Amino acid sequence: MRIVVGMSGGVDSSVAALLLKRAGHEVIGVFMNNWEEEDENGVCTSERDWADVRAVCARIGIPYYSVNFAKEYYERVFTHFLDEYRRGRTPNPDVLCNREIKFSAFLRFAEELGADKLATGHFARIGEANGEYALLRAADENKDQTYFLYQIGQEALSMAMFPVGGLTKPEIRAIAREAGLPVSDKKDSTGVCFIGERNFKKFLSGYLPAQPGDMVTPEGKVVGRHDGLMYYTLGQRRGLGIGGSGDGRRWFVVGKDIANNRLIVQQGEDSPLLYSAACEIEDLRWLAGHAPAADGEEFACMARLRHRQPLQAARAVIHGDRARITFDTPQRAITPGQATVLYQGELCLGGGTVDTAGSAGGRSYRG
RNA sequence: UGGGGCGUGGCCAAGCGGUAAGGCACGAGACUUUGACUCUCGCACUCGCAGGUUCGACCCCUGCCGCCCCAG
Repeated sequence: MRIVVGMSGGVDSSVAALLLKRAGHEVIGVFMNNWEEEDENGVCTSERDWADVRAVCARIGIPYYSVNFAKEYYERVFTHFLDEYRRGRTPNPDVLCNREIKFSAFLRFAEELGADKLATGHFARIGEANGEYALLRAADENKDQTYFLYQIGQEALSMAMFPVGGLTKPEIRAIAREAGLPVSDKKDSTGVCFIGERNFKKFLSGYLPAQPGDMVTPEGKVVGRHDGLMYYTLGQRRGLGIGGSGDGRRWFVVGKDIANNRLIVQQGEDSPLLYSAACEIEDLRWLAGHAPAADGEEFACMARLRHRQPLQAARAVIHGDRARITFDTPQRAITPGQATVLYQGELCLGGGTVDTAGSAGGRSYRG
């Protein structure tokens, strides 16, 4: 089989390519450069990564290419990312990036190269359920990345391969080391995919105008000033700069009053306003291509509201293009704009974007 | 300008003769393909200022400065 491997310059995708090559496939390594900008220190990480991809491919003995989807990334991912921040929400660009770039634009590029499959170094597995392709959680529960992949759909699943999804991180590093790959001990990358680790406030300020305003308690008492609502997210503690006031406990963001440009803050990690046992999600996406249950029919599942969060027992009811998720245990800082991903056993069903936390039509943090 | 109290790092706050607790904030790491949370370190050669007593003072004495309260 001819297989295109999306290579980031990291250990996971490098080992993915290695394993496919060993299995006798015709492997082509392709590096994507989707963000042409240095970080605040003038460092261009992608140069370093591209160099690593070349070194790894040379070591494995496969051809390699570099493609640039910066335009697509900006138009299909980054624009939406900024729009969400303008709305006072907290988007997850990597979820969109997988759907729009890696498993869309990049997938088409692979097909143009005559690829039968597109492989990546994601921690996830592909299986089958009811005659359809299914996305399954990774063998390494600690590294599972299905949270970022829940929007990709059947077509992508039919073409995708995740060669390292059945391995643990230590196993992957061991394989890389034995094979003499130059990236065997390279640190895992973090930060927004393709953009990298940034001083978030500084980074955002370069794209969105800041509108300072008051920080107020739920009772309306002004306790400080904020630099712009988009710089804060629900449940956030650091960066408020109002320590020492009040009863001395830590302050957390518990809401955003968009209409009045006020950030609502409260003291204490146990603030009831930070917890909610339910949420409404929108923009539903199901990996099977169709909903897991009929409209209005409640079903049990497990869910997570953020990457690496332990799965939470929940019940879901779909109604049209939205769904209501109720958790057995109240969840901390359910944040509009973030993804809620549902599971049943090893199977990742899909999910949606949090619109509001709490009861429908009741208190929300949209403002 | 009679009486009483107070002044410790950005904020709050222990210490009350033996060589500056703690919390919040902040900074740096760790964790992490979002944003966060969390964790671990770090953070006053100095205690409003100036003198004095003492082997030794943030803690005792004197003066000054600045707040607060009660009286008038």
